[in-house]
Amino acid sequence: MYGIADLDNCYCSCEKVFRPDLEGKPIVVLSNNDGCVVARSNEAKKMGIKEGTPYFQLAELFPGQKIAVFSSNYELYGELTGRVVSIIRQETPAYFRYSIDECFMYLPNEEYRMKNEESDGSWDVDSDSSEAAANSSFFTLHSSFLQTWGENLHKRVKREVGLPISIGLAPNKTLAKIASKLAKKYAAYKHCCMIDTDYKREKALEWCPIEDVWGIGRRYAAKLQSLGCKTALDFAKHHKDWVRQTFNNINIVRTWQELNGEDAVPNEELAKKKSICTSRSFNGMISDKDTLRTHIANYAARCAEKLRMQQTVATTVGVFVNTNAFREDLAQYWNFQELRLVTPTSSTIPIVQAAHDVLDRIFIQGYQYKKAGVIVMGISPDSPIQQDLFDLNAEQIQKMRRLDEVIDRINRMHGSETIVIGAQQYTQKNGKGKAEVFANAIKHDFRSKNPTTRWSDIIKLR
DNA sequence: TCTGGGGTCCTAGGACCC
DNA sequence: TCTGGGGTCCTAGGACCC
Repeated sequence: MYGIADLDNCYCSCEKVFRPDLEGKPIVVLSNNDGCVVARSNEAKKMGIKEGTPYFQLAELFPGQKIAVFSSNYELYGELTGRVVSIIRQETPAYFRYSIDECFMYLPNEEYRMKNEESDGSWDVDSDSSEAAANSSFFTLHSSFLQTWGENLHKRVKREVGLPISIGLAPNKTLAKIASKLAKKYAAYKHCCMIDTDYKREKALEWCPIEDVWGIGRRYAAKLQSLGCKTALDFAKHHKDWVRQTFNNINIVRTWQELNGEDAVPNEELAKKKSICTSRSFNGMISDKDTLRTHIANYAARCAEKLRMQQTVATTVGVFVNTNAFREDLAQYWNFQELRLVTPTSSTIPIVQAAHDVLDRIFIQGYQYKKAGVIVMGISPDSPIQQDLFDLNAEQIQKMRRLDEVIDRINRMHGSETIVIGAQQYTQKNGKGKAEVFANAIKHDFRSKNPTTRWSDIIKLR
């Protein structure tokens, strides 16, 4: 049996933890640069605010309506969701954090009884259930026990962290996702919905619109609808060969298999990232190369930090730059190039240097740049011996590693970019100090405080 | 004035090799 | 008319996820 725990309206719920006065009110959270709406509370959804709405249109579209607006505050969301994961770790034998707001759980050996029950829809209790519950190990779990377990997990997370989660339980991940949607939608499930019989599976699929199935995106949904599949059940009823021939794609065949009860989508919990990207759109535009170099250095440094966090090294560093595609009146340019490193590394200094070399190749004076980013690729596990005889000697490598460790530790404690690589991560040439360069880069006018991670933001009670 | 930031995987087709 | 066959690697493009 698989489970998924999904945070309801994650970013909005995090903002509410320290703002209980906003309970029951419409809330939206904006993307970086306060660009567009990326998260909505239930009340904001009911008002008709769509995901992706540009912030500047909100006032026009919803005149005179009170909406609480927040800039995204990933420091806060990361910390609070981390607390949820640490509870899940205590409650399940195995789990896999799938995204900031979703966590898959493995509940081994729960047998999926494909009972072809008739329409009584009994969310059944078998005769041996109390015994199984008494044994109480996850290896003898029974579904009635699992239902209670899920409801209790919701309660515990709500009580200890203050965030609402919905739980879906099913024989595979695709069905678990559908179950969690049901749990979210209908209060009668008490935040935990389980699909453990064929009857319940069909009922759930009949309820689920095809475009809401995990793995069916906009394109596939449009195609399926045009072929007469309105619900997940319509699709599941087709023959496997039809799916193969219509789409010629293994992923959608796997989705079809899962809708029919098989466990077909591979688990990837052990996978480390194969590429890592750090990119940003700017607040305004940048035409000056020194300023762009500053940002590229920061993104490269951030990529190096992410590599070290997962104990990997990269062989290739890529950089892209973009002008603003929305400004049809301005000259457009975009380019991406990459550079292979002599020695795979996760050290900040060589990665920043490589990124700057690439920038030198692709930067053209005269354009107004809106977005830029650094991607590191060719990622492999970090092992003690990575040296190339023609590159750096062992002593230099050791020194750089110690330097990286110190930088990571300080930036973790005091916020990233506390320590940066001087002349490269920011520059004096343009007359701007570090703080100014960063402050101008990204807009976040409605950022909440960080009472869980910063002493200066701690809440005072009077 | 103002439009996010990450990721993964699959397939087709071309280059190249023997 | 007609041009070997098989394998690997790489890239571009197109899907998908949150």
